[in-house]
Amino acid sequence: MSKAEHKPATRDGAEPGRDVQHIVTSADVAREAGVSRSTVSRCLSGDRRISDATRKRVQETANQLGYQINKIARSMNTRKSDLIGLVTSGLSDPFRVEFLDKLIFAIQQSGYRPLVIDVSDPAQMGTSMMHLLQYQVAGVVVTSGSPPPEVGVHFLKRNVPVVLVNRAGRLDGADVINCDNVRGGELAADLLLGTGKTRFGFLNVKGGTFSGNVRGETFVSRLAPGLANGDISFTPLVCDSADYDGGFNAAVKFLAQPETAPNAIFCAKDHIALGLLDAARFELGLRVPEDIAVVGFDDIAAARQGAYQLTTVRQSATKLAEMTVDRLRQRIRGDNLADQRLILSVEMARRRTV
Amino acid sequence: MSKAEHKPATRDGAEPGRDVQHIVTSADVAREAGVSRSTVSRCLSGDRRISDATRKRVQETANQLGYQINKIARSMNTRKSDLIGLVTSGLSDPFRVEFLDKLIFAIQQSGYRPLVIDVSDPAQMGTSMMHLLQYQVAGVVVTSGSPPPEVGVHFLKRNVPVVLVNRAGRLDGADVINCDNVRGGELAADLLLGTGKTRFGFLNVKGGTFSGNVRGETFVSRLAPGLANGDISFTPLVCDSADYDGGFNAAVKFLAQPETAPNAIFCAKDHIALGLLDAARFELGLRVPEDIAVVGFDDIAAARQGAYQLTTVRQSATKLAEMTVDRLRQRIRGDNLADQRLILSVEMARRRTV
DNA sequence: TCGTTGAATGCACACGTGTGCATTGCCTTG
DNA sequence: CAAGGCAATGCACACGTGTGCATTCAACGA
Repeated sequence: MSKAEHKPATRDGAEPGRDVQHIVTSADVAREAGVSRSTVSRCLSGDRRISDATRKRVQETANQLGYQINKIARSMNTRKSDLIGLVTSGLSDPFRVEFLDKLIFAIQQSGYRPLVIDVSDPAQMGTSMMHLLQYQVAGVVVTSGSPPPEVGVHFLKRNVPVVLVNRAGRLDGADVINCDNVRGGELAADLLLGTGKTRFGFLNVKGGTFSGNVRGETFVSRLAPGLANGDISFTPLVCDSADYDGGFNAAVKFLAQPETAPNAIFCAKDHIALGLLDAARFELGLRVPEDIAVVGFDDIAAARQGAYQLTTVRQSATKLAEMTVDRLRQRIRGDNLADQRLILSVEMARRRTV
Repeated sequence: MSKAEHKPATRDGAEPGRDVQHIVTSADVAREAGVSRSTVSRCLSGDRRISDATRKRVQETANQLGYQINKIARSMNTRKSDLIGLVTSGLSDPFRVEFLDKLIFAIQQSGYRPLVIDVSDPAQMGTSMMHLLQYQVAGVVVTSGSPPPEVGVHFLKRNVPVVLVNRAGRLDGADVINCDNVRGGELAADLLLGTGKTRFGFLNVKGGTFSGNVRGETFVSRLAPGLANGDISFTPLVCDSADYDGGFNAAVKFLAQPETAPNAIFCAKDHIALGLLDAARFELGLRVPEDIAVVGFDDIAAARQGAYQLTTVRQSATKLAEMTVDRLRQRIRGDNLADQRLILSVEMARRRTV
């Protein structure tokens, strides 16, 4: 029926029906400015061959008519949109939110727009990513989950770059950006070893995540000498969910007998550490760091708050976002880049829980 | 040059070049299934007029070829995309993040996709919203800032519904959804009046926000009887930013002399209240709620955490998101709706800070 | 004066899809 | 048996833009 409305509207170059609402197109601008539609297109895309006089006139006409380019139509022609797909899974993880915040900002600064895909069911990851191709996205950032390796082929074929951030990198042709989990595990171990505490633990979500596992393994291997001596002990600790509640509930259990429970604990991420801290302090009445020392990972905003003052391994969400967008832009530009893996350095943020 | 590549490629109905990467279109499916392109289109859109046999054959062929519909091309034709614009301003405000989380989920459940527009500079709000029209969005949700009223006209003209959430509603033709700020202010006042404390305060960001102002004004008017008696006093309190640091820094100042400072404080939002609590406890050594009672607004996740246990007015981010998407779908469907304002009820979440 | 050159602009096609209308073929009914 | 109706499908146009190529026109040198 929209067709029916527009049938009576005259064709290219004639007067549009004033009665029905009409969306201003480049053809309207062209007619008003007395040039061809091609010229309008070239003016707005900054083509050098257009004379200054014409350019100015077209620009003014466009502004006057309130012309807004139809990016859908542009994408139709160029077969590329200025959308960048963001694959995420909810906004409950604080560090991911901080990262997405900076990422969205950086994407927009670069003239692109973020198109969010929320993947709650890991099994749907593949099909969800394929959906992004329907929008002719210019690139994709995966901030959660692990895409099935075979989808990479389709993005390669379509020449759409994919960047995995803090993920296990198993995607054909995709770039992988990680923070230095190895160094982070070492820093945590070294700091906790210096406390004189002897019962070590690493708290991670059941089953583990890629990043968490690396952090934990490095942590343990750094403890190896002390373990060999028998000076210290180590206990792997597990929680049901990788968030505050997970850390809280797990801590209530494994800290039940404080005299034998681990008292130097490294958490796979800050969010878990916050739960652990609250459980230790308010549920079990333990003092931090006297009774128990805690180190987190990420340095989320809450870690800096007075109630927590969490000592943690910092990775910069801002830098991570900038690296991501830089890499994406290079790939879109078609740069030939040898390396496919980038590492973001980390540092220890010392506060009051050690 | 992409054109040059495709020039030699044969036209509709012929064999596509196998050498160069080729994106599967509905024409490919049509040829392979031995039907016309129209039939393919109708099959995939579930047109009843297609026979079951043909439908099945086309479906299978499409799957086999890995056909993905080109939504850009579809939007080009229908003049509507399945994108819904989300106008926000960063992801630093916890409640807005919780709301966006639920909103993104609900949008996706309804078959739409969220396109995020981050507006850091309020002056750019208008132009940023106009940019959304370039993508033929099906609807818009404003979760931050106040769009200039005149942009509403363009969305009305294009028949694109706009929903303002917890905003001052001054946009032509837009729906407005608010939580019950009035009731919230009353609940806070009543609860604090019951504590026996006498020095009341309302802490809000400098200049105020729409929601915050309503909450504060209702709060004060509820205190009126006591104020008239001289039984109690009231002090308006101001912070520089509407976040944790703002609350913290402000509290350090106005709580400097605890014996005369307000001791029954209502905060415009939880995030500010958290800063206030940490300042009171760790900077000034005050006990909560013995020395000072605090009520927040929103009931963000952190308010429930052991370290805070903040008593606060709860608004449900989930319900807010559902109301938003429901309203959006109704407008897109073209329902005639009398009311343009919706109110979400609130309730008091009692914890340990009162 | 005429051919040449280069700048500026117009023409026409392509991108992939949805859909009104025409067409085909089969079945029902008088 | 003929006519009409209905189900199923194809034809062709439209959506708004970018861009290769052709065209126009003025300037300039021989």
